[in-house]
Amino acid sequence: MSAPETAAPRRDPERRAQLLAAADKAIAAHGAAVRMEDIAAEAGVTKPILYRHFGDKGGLYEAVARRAARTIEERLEVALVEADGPRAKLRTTIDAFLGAVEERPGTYRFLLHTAAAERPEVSQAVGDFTSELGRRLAGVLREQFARYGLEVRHAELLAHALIGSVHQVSAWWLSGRDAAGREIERGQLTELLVRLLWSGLPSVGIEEPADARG
Amino acid sequence: MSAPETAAPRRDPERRAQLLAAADKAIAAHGAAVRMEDIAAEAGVTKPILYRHFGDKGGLYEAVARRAARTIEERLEVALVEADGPRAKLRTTIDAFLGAVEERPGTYRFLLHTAAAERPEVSQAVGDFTSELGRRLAGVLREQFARYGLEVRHAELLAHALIGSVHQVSAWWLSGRDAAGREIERGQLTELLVRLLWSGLPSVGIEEPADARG
DNA sequence: AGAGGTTGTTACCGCAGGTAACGTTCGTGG
DNA sequence: CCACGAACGTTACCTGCGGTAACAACCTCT
Repeated sequence: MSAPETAAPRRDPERRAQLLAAADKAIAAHGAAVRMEDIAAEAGVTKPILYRHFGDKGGLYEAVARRAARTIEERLEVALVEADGPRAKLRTTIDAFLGAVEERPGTYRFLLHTAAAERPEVSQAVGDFTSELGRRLAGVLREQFARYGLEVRHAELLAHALIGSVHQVSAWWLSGRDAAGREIERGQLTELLVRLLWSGLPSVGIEEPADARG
Repeated sequence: MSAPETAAPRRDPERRAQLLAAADKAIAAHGAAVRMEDIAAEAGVTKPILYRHFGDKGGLYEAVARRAARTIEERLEVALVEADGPRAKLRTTIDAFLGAVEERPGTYRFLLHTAAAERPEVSQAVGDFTSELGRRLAGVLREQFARYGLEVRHAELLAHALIGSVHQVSAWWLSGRDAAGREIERGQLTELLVRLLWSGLPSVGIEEPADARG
């Protein structure tokens, strides 16, 4: 009981949370060009504090990524049980992700196409996040797979494919508008992605028969 | 005719090509940790040479990305005309990409999840590459779209979705093996991606009827 | 021969990541 | 009441790498 955690959080977790929030804010504000000093300034402290809590830059980014992942997971937690059937669950998952992106564009712009590559650890963190989402989707898929007597073997691959498409589309979405200058709204995005992924390319844009709703 | 190009390549293009080749080699060898000095050493020169030819680190990465993009485009140039019908063209495009990845894993590991984010310019370059592939795919899609009287409006979004899935799966593939430790071969990967993207999730893994081959 | 252009070098600058060493405040127990 | 440990915090510094200035050799063309 009284044995101290030798694991990660050797410091006050509440303080850590505050610092993380400041980091998130600074990242959203400065984008890819954030310096550790900017983040420290946003938190009202100096650099060594950050290093004590997060080890190094990669560690901080990793923490930010995990925080974002948690947010999405919490959304999913409640939404997934309500969704009825694999297609609805796919839709819910995609919408949860796009919702998070819409809510904190700065953070996700950073995570999706800046932080992921800058440091291996971050890539790892985002990868873990990706895999976590993937595992959930794989769970959804398994329902479907089992129905057709399919090996679960392909679930992992497919999960990556799904997530890749959602990530890329999100990044594109965050850049603001399509080639014609139109903005696209989230609902439409979700709808198109679900159709593509569930029914395949030829079906996209075709009005669906009544049995395919939801 | 004799008017000099005021555009990008103000230096000897042959030398530039040699330097690019060395950069590619050094990148494949050192991975994300490449320093400009490593690349210079690989080319047998010192840093300022690189800076004269490519401006800065981002410019070099951009050049490497464009070079890789060219390779894929050349593959596609010949392969696309032979492919008969949109599904076959989709397959060809995916296979061309995976083929390039298989041939130069180091380069693509770098481009897909390191360089893309490190610098905005690189992101731009990879984005251009992405968009270029996307435009091709959009062309493929348009065939199909036209057949169904669809707006071309969604082509761009879909192209990003397709490319995202292929990128992500490639990155996963480059990490070597699936969770069970099995290696997956390229042909199988292509097949699964095509099925997913053309026919949708429920169809994946199900033996297809005879009319769907190719 | 010498002017312009290209290839190359050495030696340096600046900035951001990361660290060492040193305070300060707070709670606990002799 | 004082001492001591454990947080939080700071200033001042080191280092590595991206990037540049300044200078040298060579080749070619007039």
